[in-house]
Amino acid sequence: MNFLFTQTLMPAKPPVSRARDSTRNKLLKAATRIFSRYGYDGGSVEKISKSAKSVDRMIYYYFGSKEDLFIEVLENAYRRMNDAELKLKLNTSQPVEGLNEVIGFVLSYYRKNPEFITLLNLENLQRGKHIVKSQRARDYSSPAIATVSELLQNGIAQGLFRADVSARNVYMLIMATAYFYMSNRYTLSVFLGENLQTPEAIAAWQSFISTTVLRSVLINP
Amino acid sequence: MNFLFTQTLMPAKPPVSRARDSTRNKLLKAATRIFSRYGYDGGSVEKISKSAKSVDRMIYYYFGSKEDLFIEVLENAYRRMNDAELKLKLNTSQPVEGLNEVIGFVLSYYRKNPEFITLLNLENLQRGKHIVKSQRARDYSSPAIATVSELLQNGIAQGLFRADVSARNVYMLIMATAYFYMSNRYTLSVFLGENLQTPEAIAAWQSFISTTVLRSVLINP
DNA sequence: AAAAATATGTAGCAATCACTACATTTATTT
DNA sequence: AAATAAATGTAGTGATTGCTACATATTTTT
Repeated sequence: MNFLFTQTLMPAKPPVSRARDSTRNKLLKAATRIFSRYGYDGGSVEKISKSAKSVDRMIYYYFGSKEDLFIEVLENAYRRMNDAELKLKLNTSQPVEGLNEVIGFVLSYYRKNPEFITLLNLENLQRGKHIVKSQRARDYSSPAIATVSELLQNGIAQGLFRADVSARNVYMLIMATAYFYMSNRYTLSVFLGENLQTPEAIAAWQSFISTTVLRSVLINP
Repeated sequence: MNFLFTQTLMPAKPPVSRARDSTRNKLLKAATRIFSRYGYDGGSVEKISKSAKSVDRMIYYYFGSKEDLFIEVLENAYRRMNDAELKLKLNTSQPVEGLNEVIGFVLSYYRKNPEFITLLNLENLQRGKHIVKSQRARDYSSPAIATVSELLQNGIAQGLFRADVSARNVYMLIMATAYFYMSNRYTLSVFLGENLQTPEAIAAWQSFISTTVLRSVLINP
């Protein structure tokens, strides 16, 4: 085989461990899908392997056990959220606009990655059984809190924001309002008697979050 | 056996249909406990019947199927929350204190009834499969929203509150902040690197919610 | 007290579960 | 090209699942 040709022109012909990554990744994605749809016990190994167009055997080959696969699904979800927060680079010199961008980011992340919410709920159902043993999860520090902190400091420096507001609390407020809205979308819509998932309803909720957060930090709201 | 002794001194010997209610209720309570701890698929019929000190057979005798039992557990949880909200009678002429009492009520209800949160999460995991078919659930209208509405109106009449704040949004804000804090207590504590379930931490969060809600409604916070 | 209705107990069914022994194919190294 | 290693396929295992047939006990009505 021609070395140069292989390296420069051919995109395919997965060198070395590409096959491994491919099957493994297919299984991991399928497991994320199935667990977040059916729960841990409801998400059978067979459902996962079929959804990945593979066979049960491969789950044990690559992950060892169903529980180890679940743990990897969780860690993967944490890491992706952490990465997304890290990529959230915004102009912190405009604190009001910045806070609105953070709100938009969190709400849209939850909306585009509903499996993240479901997986967190599953782990909390199991009383944090896996996360307490995970060193890596402990290292994910919600980088967005640092961003909010910068925004608050700049807001204070500009004489706009109160000096006594905690960045952690503000970020938790944003997470809570966005998370609750998405996580409970089915039951909430029935209890309130209206569809909360229309683009208009979501926009209205985002606007309310924005107003609430700003009134909690602005000196003159 | 001595009739008089039995009737006057012994507390037990449930007469008539007390037995039915007793076994049925024992199973319903056990099912609530087990489902909220292990999820729907993880909560096996055997786990439930053993936890109720009964046998599998009785679940089918009283409820027909595992799914019908689960539905009854859900409806029961909705009804209890609704009843608790209905009992929330407070002096609406003091709107600031009133809002704080609503916040205290919601937070303490979630803290004392963690299975309510878990069951809602399970139903949302199943995409509201059961609640959409439940006529009774549709009738539970979150009576607390009416209470918040009264508080807001009185606050406006007293010149304290803004006139353009939605009671539904304020109540959702309270639910969201309380729900998120309790539902995600295991994962949050790890990510934030601190125990959020100490009485101090809970009190601090309640205080933050209070500040946030008041700043969102007060004209001069 | 007999009859009827209600409630409980026992044993087991077929289906599904997570998982594995073993063989075979495909890719990489020598 | 042979040897070695990595990856996949097949066919099962014993255990657990939701559920039921059938018998027995208890309570209520007649």
